[in-house]
Amino acid sequence: MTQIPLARRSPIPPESCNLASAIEVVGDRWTLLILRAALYGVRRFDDFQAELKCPRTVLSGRLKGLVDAGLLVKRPYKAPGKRARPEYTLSAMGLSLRPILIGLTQWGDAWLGAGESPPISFTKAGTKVAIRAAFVDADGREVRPDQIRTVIRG
Amino acid sequence: MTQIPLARRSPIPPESCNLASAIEVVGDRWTLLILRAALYGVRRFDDFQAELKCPRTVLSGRLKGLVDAGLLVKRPYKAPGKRARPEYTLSAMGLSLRPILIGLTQWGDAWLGAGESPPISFTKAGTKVAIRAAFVDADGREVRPDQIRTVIRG
DNA sequence: TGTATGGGTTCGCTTTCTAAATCCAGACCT
DNA sequence: AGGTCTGGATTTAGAAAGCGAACCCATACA
Repeated sequence: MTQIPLARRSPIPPESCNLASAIEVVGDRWTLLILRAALYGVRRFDDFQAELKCPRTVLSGRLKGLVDAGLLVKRPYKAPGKRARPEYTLSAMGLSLRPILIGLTQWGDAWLGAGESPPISFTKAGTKVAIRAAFVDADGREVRPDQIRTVIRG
Repeated sequence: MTQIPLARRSPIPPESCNLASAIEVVGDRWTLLILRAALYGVRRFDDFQAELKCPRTVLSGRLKGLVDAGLLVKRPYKAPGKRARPEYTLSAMGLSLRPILIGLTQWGDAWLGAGESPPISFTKAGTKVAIRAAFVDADGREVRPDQIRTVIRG
């Protein structure tokens, strides 16, 4: 466990950092829980509400925000014999958050999981081999955490 | 871009999901910004405050929460000629969030970056090869997103 | 005509956030 | 000893967001 050297400030101020921008977009409890549900296939207002048990005002606000940010797409769906209603599906932008949420799931399994075996795990298609979040180089080979170097002004 | 099949509910309810637990711990704007700064080496109350420009009440509350949750360790440091003061450093638990925050940084670079080259990039030590967050199997070989399978109940 | 259903909005109340001021302990100076 | 500086907070009061419950609205169906 390498100690991080002391710094008075981050190398990039939060205002001009894309991590900080990303946090503005998804760094919110309800927003993250909505994305979690969406990644599992939930699409409809009442299903989100039943799952999250959050106030409907909050839900409609967050859904609107996620649509505005481009993570969700709102479009009508029509079940036969029912009137058309909106559904919210993940855009490519939203789908590309999946590795991050899987990484966070595994972090939770490791540190918050009370020693039990995780209720959800992830494997490579066609195998039973568990996978994990890590860093890779251009060739797709793992780079260990202590090998990571930060480069400013890329 | 594979469509996610419609679901009325997540396979695991949020109450018993470690992702939801993780979101409870770190799913907050200020908390994430504190962790970002901590990963860059910021340790002291006033340095966090100068960087985040958040109310000191919020900062002290969040730091306390992160210490309670085990992500930060509070211990005294002493600069010569100064009184001892607390500093907040990342525990192993906190450090292990680094891949996730780097992943989120790169997500922000890709989707929020306004087309500019990212201000921060990451390389493998001793090389100029850029690295990225990804999934690997047990042997450290990359698994592409479309190869990921979800397995319920451990 | 009425009832059910999904997708919201409106309404009050409570909690949390925010900014500014204040507090506090120890080091240093004279 | 008294005064000042400095880092690490807490207090206070107003603004914003969260919350639960109730209500609204359009359309299918009986």
